[in-house]
Amino acid sequence: MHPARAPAIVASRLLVRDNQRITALARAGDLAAARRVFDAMPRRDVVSWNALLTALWRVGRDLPAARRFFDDMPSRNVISWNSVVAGCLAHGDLAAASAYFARTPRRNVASWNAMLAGLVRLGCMNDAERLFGEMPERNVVSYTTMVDGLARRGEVGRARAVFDEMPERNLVSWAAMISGYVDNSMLDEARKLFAAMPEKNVMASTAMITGYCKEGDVESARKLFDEIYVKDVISWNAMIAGYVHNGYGEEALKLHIIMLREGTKPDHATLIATLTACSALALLRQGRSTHAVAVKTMLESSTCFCNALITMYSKCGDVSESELVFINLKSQDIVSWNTMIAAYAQHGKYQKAISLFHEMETRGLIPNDITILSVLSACGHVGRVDDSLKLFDLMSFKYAIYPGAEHYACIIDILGRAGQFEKACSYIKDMPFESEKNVWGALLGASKTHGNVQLGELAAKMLVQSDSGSSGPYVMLSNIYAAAGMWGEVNRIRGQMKEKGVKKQPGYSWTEIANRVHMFVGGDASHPEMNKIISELRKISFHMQMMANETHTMVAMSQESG
DNA sequence: TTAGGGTTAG
Repeated sequence: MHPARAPAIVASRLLVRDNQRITALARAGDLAAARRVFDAMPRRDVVSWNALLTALWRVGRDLPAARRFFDDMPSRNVISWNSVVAGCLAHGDLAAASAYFARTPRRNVASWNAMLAGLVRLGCMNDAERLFGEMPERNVVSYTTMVDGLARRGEVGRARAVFDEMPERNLVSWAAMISGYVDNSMLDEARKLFAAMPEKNVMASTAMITGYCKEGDVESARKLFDEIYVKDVISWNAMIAGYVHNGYGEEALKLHIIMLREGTKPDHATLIATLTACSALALLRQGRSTHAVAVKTMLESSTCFCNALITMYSKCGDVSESELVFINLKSQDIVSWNTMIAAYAQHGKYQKAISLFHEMETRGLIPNDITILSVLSACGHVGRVDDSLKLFDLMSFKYAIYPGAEHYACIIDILGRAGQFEKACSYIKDMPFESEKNVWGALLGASKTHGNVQLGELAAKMLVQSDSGSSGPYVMLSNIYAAAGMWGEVNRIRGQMKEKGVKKQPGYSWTEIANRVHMFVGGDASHPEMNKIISELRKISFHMQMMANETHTMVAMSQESG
């Protein structure tokens, strides 16, 4: 090699190295360091400029700065144009993106795909479909984007048509289609496609795990999970969350421990899922330690995490701690408000729930269906029947929220608890949709509380029709008969259960005292201190009954007076 | 340039 060329080679190697450093630093989220490398470079090429351009909108989330940077670029290639288009789309600025796209000098398939993906993400499927039709050239990415977009919009059949007409497919295309089926609750189709996949990958498997869990089939989900050769944090999270959502909190926490042992670092979704497990199991200590981990990892600023935290403290009995988290939350979203209202509701703090609801309104936040449910539940917890009916009748006029099955179930529950069966039935009759499981469940519960055999029979019958495999309605009805002394009927129900193969899982509960877990199973009296426990429980229920009577009297008086 | 997981009621 000619010695005079050596410095040029060194300089170009340095350039490449610095460009790589900018990209690496940006990927690690350190925009300032990337900027420093860029500023210190003796010579830059279009790759350097492109690297920082992308970092500005992606890491710095600063679209105006990225656009100024783009305007100042000494030279641009198609990647620069594609990047600024993607930046505008990521920030929801469709007009600016379209303008840059129109000005892009020599568009390649990636320019079209960037625009297509942006339109899909912004939910502009009509525009996306038009663009897809206009594309001079399509590749596997273009088709996959359309499959994903159509499926997300619920048009699974059309998504499948695009998937079938693809000239070639990759693992992403298969995963997108499977996930589309899962999101639209078409598990059979998802299963078939997954089986037909020439080669399975972690993403398709994770989508299937989610699908199985959505159907309540955690066993199949776990089987598939165990078969994943290289698991990543998302697949762990899917399985952990799947356990939590199906009521297997302990399994979720066990799996979390295995995950840590196997060396996978948990992320914010893992912590949220474990926190939800702590809420369900009322494990305050473990919830607190998850909180501590989050403080260390700076997760405390995540609204999503704090919402889960509010629930955890509330469900573990410490509503004042919930309050603290809510107050210190930097940006509260609708879920935060709903969660806090629900926390007050759960703890019988009706006034606080209502004033938070009003504060939300004065701040200009628009309540949603769950806000209304939480407020209804606040009414229900303290027996404010009239207030709940007022809100129920008003919600569609005042908030344009039309009562769904859950709202009906809630109101039936409130009326049922108050023993107002006639009114409850009239609400059921007015329901604009088919009879709902939750609604009959609420009625059945109330029938048991008030010993209403006739309505109990009706509700149980409706429930058995919708889900014949569940023991709940049988047991409940049998208890209603037993309370009424109708032993013949009790035996008849038992016979029916045997005939249909319906078995009751014994109920159980546990509590943690001084690092020891005490477990109680229905019908089992083997705990060494059972007699003491029973006498204490009798005392507590006596006090509860007294307090309930007092509360009812007070509510009745306050409602009479205005 | 395309795919998978996370928060609120009952």
